Amino acid sequence: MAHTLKSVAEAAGVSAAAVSYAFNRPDRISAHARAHILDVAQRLGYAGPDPAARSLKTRRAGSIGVVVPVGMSYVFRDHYFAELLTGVAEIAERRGAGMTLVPFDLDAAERARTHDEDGLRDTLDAIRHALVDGVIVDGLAGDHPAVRVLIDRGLPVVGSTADPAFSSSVAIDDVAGARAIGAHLAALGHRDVVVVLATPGPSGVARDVTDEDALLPYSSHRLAGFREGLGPGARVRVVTGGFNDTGSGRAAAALALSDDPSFADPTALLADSDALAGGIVDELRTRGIVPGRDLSVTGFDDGALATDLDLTTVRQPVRDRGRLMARMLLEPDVDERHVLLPTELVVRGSTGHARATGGR
Amino acid sequence: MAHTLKSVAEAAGVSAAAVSYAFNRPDRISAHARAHILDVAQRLGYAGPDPAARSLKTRRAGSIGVVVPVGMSYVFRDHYFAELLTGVAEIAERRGAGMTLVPFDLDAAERARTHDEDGLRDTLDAIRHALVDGVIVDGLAGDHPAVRVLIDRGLPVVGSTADPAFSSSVAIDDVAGARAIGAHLAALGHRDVVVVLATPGPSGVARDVTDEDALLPYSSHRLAGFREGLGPGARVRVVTGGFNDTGSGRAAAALALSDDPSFADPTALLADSDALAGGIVDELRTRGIVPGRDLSVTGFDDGALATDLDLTTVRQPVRDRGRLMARMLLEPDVDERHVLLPTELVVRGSTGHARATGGR
DNA sequence: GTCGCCGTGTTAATCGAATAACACGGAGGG
DNA sequence: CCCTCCGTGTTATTCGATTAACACGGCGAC
Repeated sequence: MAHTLKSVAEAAGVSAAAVSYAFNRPDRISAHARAHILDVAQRLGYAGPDPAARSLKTRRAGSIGVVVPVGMSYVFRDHYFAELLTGVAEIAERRGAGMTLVPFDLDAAERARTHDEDGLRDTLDAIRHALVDGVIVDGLAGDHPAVRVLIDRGLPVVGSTADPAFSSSVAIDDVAGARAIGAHLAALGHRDVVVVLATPGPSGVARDVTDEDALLPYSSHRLAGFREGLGPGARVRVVTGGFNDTGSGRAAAALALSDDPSFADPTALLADSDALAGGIVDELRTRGIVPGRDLSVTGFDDGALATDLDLTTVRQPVRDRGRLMARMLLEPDVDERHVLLPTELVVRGSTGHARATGGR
Repeated sequence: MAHTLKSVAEAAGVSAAAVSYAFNRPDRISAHARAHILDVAQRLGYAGPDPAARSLKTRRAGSIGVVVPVGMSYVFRDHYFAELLTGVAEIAERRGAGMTLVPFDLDAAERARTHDEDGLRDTLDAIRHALVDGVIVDGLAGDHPAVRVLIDRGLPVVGSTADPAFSSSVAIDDVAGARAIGAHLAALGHRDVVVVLATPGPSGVARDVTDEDALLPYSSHRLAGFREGLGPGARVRVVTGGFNDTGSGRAAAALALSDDPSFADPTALLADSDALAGGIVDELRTRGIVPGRDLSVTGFDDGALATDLDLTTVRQPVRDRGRLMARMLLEPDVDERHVLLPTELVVRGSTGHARATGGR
C-alpha cells in the first residue's frame, strides 16, 4: 500500500535516484525514462516523495509560520489580523509557499511563565515542532520565550518591533498615530478622556485596568501615544474591552458612561481600533448621545467601518506590513532589515469641541 | 552553531536516546538527568529535536492542511471562509494542532488540466509537498486531481460533499436552502429572476454566464436549488460577480438592471451570499429602488450583514461545518463519516410580492 | 540469601528521501 | 583513430531524530 521511492524504483526497473530526479529535476533525466517512471508511479498510486523525508534532507518546509498572541481562531474575526494575514498570503501564494498558523496561547504562557517551568514548555511545544522555514511574529517582544525558541531553532524571525533580537522587523509607528489623535483632541479642548483597549483572551468583558504591563505591546504603545498627545494636564482613564469587536466596544462604553465615579464625565472616548469605536458609537446612539457633538469618539485602523461611521481615526498600512514581513522571509532581495511604516491621522466627524458635560 | 541530538548528548555525557527522552518523555527518564540535559541544551542554544527529522520518524506533522479553491489571501476577506476557518481553528487549537493553508490556484489548474500535463503537476506541487497530517478540502470535487494527490499520499481528506472519494465529509444542504428561497419567491409571484453568483479568481467583474460548468460546486448546487424552488415556468438568468463581496454585488446589480435586453425587468435578484446581496441593496438604494417593495433581494449565509440589511436569506451553519471537519481529522471518536448539515430559510423584509415592473 | 521486578540508561535499527561523485556509452573534433 | 566531453543512470553517503529491545543495579518479598 504505502510505496516509497525505492519500491517505485524497483517496480520501474531503475534506481531510486532516477525516481527522485523524475519528480524533482526533469532536466537531470531523459524525457523517456521520466515518462515511464511517472507512469509506473501513477499506476502504483505513488503521489511523490514523502514530504517529511524530503523536508529533512532539503532543510526546507515550503511554508512560513505565523505566531500571534491572540489564538488562531481569532485572526479570522479581527480586522487587523485578517488584513495582516491577507498581505502575508499575497506574497506567500506568489512564491508558492504555504502559511502555517502556529497555535500559541499567550495567556497560558503568561500564567506558566514564572510558576511552572514545565507548563511553559508545554505551551511552546507547537512552536518547537512547527514545520516552517521562517516565522512572522506579531505582537510579541523579542525577549519572549516563544521568540527565543524560534531563534534557537535557527529560523529567520520577522517581528513587529525593531528589537534586534528579530532577524528583521516591520514596525508601525502607532505611537505617532496615537499621539496625533491625542494632540487633535487636546486642540479641541479635551482634558478628560477614557481610553478603550482590546485585550483578547479569556480576560473577558470591559473592566477597569489595573496592570498596564499585561497589555499587548501595541496597546501600551498607543496608550503612551495618547498620553503624549493629550499633554501632561489631561486626565486619562483606561478600560479594557475583551475581544477587539463591536460587542466589547459597547460594553466598554457602557462602563465608561456608568455611574461609576471613576469614570464620571469624560469628554472623549479613544478606542484601540475601529471595531471597538464602532461598538462605542452604537452604545452612544442608543442613549441618544451624538458622537462628535456631545462626545468625541476615535478609532484606529481606518477600515471600512471608519468610513461608514464617519470616524476620526488613524490610518495604518496593515496589509503592507504583512506583505513586507512575508517578503523579508521569502524574497531575500529585500535589504532593509528594520522598517518603520508611517501612520496618518484621518479627521472625520466623530470628534468635535469638548463640552463641559459629556454624555449621560 | 547547529546542534543536534547527538552533539547535545555528547556535551551532556549521555546517550542520544536520553536527550530525546528528556525532551519528549519526562516519565522515561529520571528527573535529575532530565534537568541536567535540559540545562546543557539551553546553554548550547539547542531548542529541541529537529522538527523535520522528528516528523519523518514519528509520521506526524502536528498541523492540518486546508485547501480552498479561491487563493489563500482571499479567505480572510470572505465571510464564508473566515467563518469556516474559525471553526477549524477552534478545534485545532484545543488539540494543539497547527493549521496550514496550502497554496492552490484553481484557475491555473483548470487552464493546465488538459493542455499541459507538466503545468498541472506544477500547480499541485504545494499539495504534494505539504507537511500535514490530514487535509480539509472545501469546494473541490472528489475526483479533482488535487484531491487525488492527497488521497494517494495516504492522507485523510475531509471534503465538502458526500463523495465517497473523501475519507469523510461535511456537506451543507444548500440545494434545499436554495430551493426554499426559490419556493418562497415563487409563492410571492416571482417568475422572472436574476441569480448572482460569485466566481473568485481573475475572472473579474460581473458578466453574463455562458459556461455553468465553470462554477464552484456550491454555486452550481444553489443555482439548481433556485431553479427547483421557482418551478419550471420561471425565467432564470445568471450573472457572475467576481469576488464574493459587496463591490461585486453592486456591479452585478448594475448589469442586471442595465438596458441590456437579456436582463430586462427581473422582479427578484437572488445572490449567492449576503455579501453580494449587500452590494445589490446598495446599488438599488442609489437608484431609489426599495428592496422588498419594488424588487426582491435574497442573500445566503445569514451573517451579521443579513440582520443589518433586513435580508431574506438562508442560514447555514458554516462554523459548525468547520468544527466538524476539523474534528473528523483530529478527534477519531467522531464516528459519522458523511454528514449533511441542514439549512434554514430566514424570511425578512427584503422580499415581497412581485410587481409587474421591477426596477429601472 | 536468592529471585525477580522496577526504574533508568544505552544500543542499534529505522523512517524516506536528495544529491555529490562516479561510471559509461556515444558523438564530435582533431 | 583516439581523446574528450556531454548526457544520463547508479552508488553511497547523509539528513536528525524515535523507540523497541536490552542491560544492569538495587530493592522488596519470600
